[in-house]
Amino acid sequence: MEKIILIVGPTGVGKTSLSIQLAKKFDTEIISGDSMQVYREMSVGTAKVTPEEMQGVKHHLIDYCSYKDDFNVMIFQKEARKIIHELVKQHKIPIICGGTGLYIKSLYYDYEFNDEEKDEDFEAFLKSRSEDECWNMLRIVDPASLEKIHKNNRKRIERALMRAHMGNKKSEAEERQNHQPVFDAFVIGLTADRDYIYQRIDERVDVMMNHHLLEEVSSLITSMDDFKLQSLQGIGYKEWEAYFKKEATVEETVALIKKNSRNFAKRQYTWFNHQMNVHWYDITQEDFRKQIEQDLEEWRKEIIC
RNA sequence: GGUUCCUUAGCCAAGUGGUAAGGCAAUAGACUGCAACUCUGUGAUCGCCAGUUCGAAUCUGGCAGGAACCU
Repeated sequence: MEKIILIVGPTGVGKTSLSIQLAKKFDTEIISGDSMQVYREMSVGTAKVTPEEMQGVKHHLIDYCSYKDDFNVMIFQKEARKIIHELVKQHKIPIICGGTGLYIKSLYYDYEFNDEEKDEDFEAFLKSRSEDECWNMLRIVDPASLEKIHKNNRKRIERALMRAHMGNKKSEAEERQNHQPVFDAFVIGLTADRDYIYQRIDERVDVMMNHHLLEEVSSLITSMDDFKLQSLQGIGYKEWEAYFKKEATVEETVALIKKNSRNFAKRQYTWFNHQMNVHWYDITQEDFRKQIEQDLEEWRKEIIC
């Protein structure tokens, strides 16, 4: 199996900085596992690495497309795996660093995506149906998928119906998978006390404001319809809609961004703690970086043997 | 000093006699093509004391804290 290093953890723990340190030490490159940093026009609110911070280390899947483009897990998985294979050929151990749980897992585990053509008619049809109608349809078409989707989760129910409609039922596809990793990965998780993380998140939002977050958002919005873009559903962006409608002040918006970021961090913990085997390191420990390097060295030796 | 009003979970807040809506926050969790998305679970005996009543957050009295007005 190909060897990769995964760096995960909640927003604002310092994944970026660690990834660059490790990339330099092991002479390799970094693949971003982040669903928002792919948009080239969005840098401040996504806390994207700056060219100076990169220190010459090559980064992939950052500034990949425009915020007006569609991006999704399938594209991510395909692109990221392609880059991994190339790096491994050069005898490098790719570092994947990011906080988007689904993206990381889809790359690490044997998730399979098929090429799909958008069926807008069927999409519109689903939108026109009531929640009960959708749920009942799915109960007939792919009842097994209901085990993992709650009745109120309209979005997931619509997707499952779409898959069934395209002849690629969710439950059957997952039945065919082994639910095992397809890479030999060392998963590094960065963590700290919840209070400390929350404090760092609040501070980071203040820094974003000083780095002209509001100006960045303004530059992206040409009409209020732009707030419907998937890219602008990101935290740090969607909250400004109320501000532009004059329904909220800057202070209220900033407070909301902080709150949403904290809630997001909590969800990231839930994901990484339960979806994959993570080696957690506390960033408030003096020598955590050294410890990680040591553990990685040992892990590398195991590989050679 | 006097008059009136207020006091329900961390916050906002319904509920005027039959054993406490809801929202936010917090917290736990789910997640296979929008995932920084979407969704799910979890909390109080109603400021304190006494009384009326079969039964009080809801009525009466006292105390405490707060608000407004008057002198």
